[in-house]
Amino acid sequence: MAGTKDGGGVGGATKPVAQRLLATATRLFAEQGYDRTSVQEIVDAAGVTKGALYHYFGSKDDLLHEVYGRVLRLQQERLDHFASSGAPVEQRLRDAAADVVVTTIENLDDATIFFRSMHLLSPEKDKQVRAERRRYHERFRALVEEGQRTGVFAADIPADLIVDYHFGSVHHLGTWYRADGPLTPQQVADHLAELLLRALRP
Amino acid sequence: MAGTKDGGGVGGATKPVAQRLLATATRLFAEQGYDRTSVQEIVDAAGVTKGALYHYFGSKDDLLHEVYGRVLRLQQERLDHFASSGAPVEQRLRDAAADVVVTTIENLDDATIFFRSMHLLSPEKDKQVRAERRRYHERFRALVEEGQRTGVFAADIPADLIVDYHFGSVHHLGTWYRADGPLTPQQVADHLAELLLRALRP
Amino acid sequence: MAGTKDGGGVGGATKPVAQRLLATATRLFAEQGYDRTSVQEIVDAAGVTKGALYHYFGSKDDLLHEVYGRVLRLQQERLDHFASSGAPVEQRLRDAAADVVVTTIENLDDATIFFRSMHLLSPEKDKQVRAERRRYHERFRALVEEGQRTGVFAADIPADLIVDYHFGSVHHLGTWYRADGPLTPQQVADHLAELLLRALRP
Amino acid sequence: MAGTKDGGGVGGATKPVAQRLLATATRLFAEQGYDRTSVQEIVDAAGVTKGALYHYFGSKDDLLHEVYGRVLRLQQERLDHFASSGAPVEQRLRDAAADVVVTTIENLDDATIFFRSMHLLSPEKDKQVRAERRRYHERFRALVEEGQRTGVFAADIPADLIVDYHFGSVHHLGTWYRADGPLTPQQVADHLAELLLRALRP
DNA sequence: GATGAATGAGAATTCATTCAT
DNA sequence: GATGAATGAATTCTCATTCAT
Repeated sequence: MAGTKDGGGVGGATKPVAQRLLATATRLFAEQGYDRTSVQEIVDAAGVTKGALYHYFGSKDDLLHEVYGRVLRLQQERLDHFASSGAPVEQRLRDAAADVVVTTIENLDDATIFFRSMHLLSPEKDKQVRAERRRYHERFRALVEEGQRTGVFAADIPADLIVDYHFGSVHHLGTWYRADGPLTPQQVADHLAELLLRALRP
Repeated sequence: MAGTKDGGGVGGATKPVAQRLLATATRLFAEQGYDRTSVQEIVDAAGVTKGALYHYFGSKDDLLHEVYGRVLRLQQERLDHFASSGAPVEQRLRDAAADVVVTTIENLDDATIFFRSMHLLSPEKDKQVRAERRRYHERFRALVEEGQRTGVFAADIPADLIVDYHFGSVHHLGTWYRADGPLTPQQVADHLAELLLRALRP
Repeated sequence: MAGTKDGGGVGGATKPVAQRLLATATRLFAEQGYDRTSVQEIVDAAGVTKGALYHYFGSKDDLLHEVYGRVLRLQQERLDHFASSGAPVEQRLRDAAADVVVTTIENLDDATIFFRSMHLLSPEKDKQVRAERRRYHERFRALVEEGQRTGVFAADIPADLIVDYHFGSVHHLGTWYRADGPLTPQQVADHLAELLLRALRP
Repeated sequence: MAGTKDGGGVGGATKPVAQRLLATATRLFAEQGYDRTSVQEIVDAAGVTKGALYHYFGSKDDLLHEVYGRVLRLQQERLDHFASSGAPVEQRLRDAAADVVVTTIENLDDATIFFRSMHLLSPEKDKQVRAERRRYHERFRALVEEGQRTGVFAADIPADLIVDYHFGSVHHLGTWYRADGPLTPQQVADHLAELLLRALRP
């Protein structure tokens, strides 16, 4: 009764109302924080009524969960794509590392919410999100380990730590990146990937 | 009338009540998030009444601000210390970079709150905190720039970005570091400082 | 978001709940004073919950503002009516002066609140109410001035003062008038209008 | 235990602290209203601590009661003085009517509180204040009745009503009189007394 | 599908007063 | 005399959610 009802899976043919609600909620959550954003604000900003929101989403928490789902699906897809190209491991890691930066900047609201509000999910949903994040982390770590095993990367630092090292910088983007700043998303991505690769030079 | 009243400046001889309240609030904010922690919970856990809390702190927001003040004062002091030692710049940067990691882990509650809740400060206090963070950032950046100018560090990546790169990993510690994990704070610090220094090798 | 939401404009087809709340609040404000009347008391007496009150009124202050709006609209309408009749100016002034007395007595709760609680309105609403009162005052003064210009009234006392003189006695009604006293509202009105007219005899 | 302890009778040799507290409270009550003025504000503005206030006054209500006592004593004294002069009754009424206007303007804070806050007194003190007001009213009415009996004043309007008529205008002074306006207190007083006397012409 | 009035539990904050020192 | 820390009850207001229409 309180679970996601429809909410609009990424590629679904759902009513634009659900998508508008989710987009509005995402913006407001990023701007004000989840707890500071009332359901009334969301529906007012989306131009619908509360009944409509509760028609599409089982609860406010569901909206947050949708944001997580969207981010996780997107990043996992992209990581899978880059990690399974036939390129040398340095290239695959560089591509994946840079891509997550670009994608994060391009969805900075999602990312801001992602890193700031995970502790606000209901325990059940939190568990689910953690599991998906772990899967993502492990795929990324596998790339690092492959390079370490094959001698392409320095092997004296735990691969887990290296993954968190890079994701720290991704996590942090929402804190400092501004679209009107001096660097394009791609430039930031190239720099950060370069720093990662240099840090891994044997 | 509504500002911080006393709250316990660092070295004061203030009553234990204010300190107990702040310690309790810090723990609860880190565990549950600021907005999810009620004033009632704080005073119950601290064993006092709401009146006592409001005797010492002008508002719930003040408690949060105190946490920020404590973190900022501590980190700035430590950075100033390491940055002004007479050692070569590589050493100074390594020391400062490792120290902030250790200090962050040792005050992980503070740090968790710091990175997660800055957007919840009142605009006025947010402004003040941002100003202090900027000062910290600039001092750290000066170290990087010094090394770049003197040819000790690679100069093809903006110093600002490098600072954010490192602080991303610090920021991220609260997300993954566990006291019962395989690495001591010092080991994490050494690894992260090593990664930074390697990334900066010319 | 915090302004008056509906509250029951004069001639609307609004739900009885809002009207019941306003009537209850008016009574309690007159009996106990605005600050001494809690929102809880109002909703208990009206048989609804706080949520309902805040559904219709943005704040407790809004309720007070509604009382002011109601009084001002009523008195302005009546003054406009009497002042623009074709009668001689003595008659018009006498009619208007007597009518405001009768109307005030018939809405003595409103009037009590009006004169006692204006300083409790929020600055913004206070400003608005003052503007409307000034308009009312000026219309009344115009009657006095017309009589003074045409020699019907004594002209050696400022018209403004005369208006305040009469409204002082209206203002004061709440302090002494009792429905079970010896005089009917109309008798009081006739006496007070007579006193005013006598005072104005040239 | 909660009664007035000392508070400073008018001409006493009490500590200046009590007088400063009362003066400060009077100003704040007039500016903000009794209920909106906190004990903390009063002591802050008076430069003392709460302990001091509760040393001199049994309660916040006592402060209000003191204001009433001061006003009532003063006005009763002055009325007694003017009413018992040997002058003709028209002169005695005119003098008394003008004097209460001047005295009220000169103590406008007291008067503002007087008329606005009587309903906030504790029942016991309210009763006492009402008794003193009645005494005052009756003395004033006696003047009017004397004139009516002796044919100096019109007798077709109840004397009680005439007293309330005049006191309405006094009551109202706090609403409109401004020290920087065009009329001096004495001018206002002369005008209002003149209006009263004219209204009473047979 | 959609509305919006109404709920009820809980939020932060205020404040007159007391009392150990 | 005077302090100011502490109390505890009350205050205004918020909000996710439900449900009759």
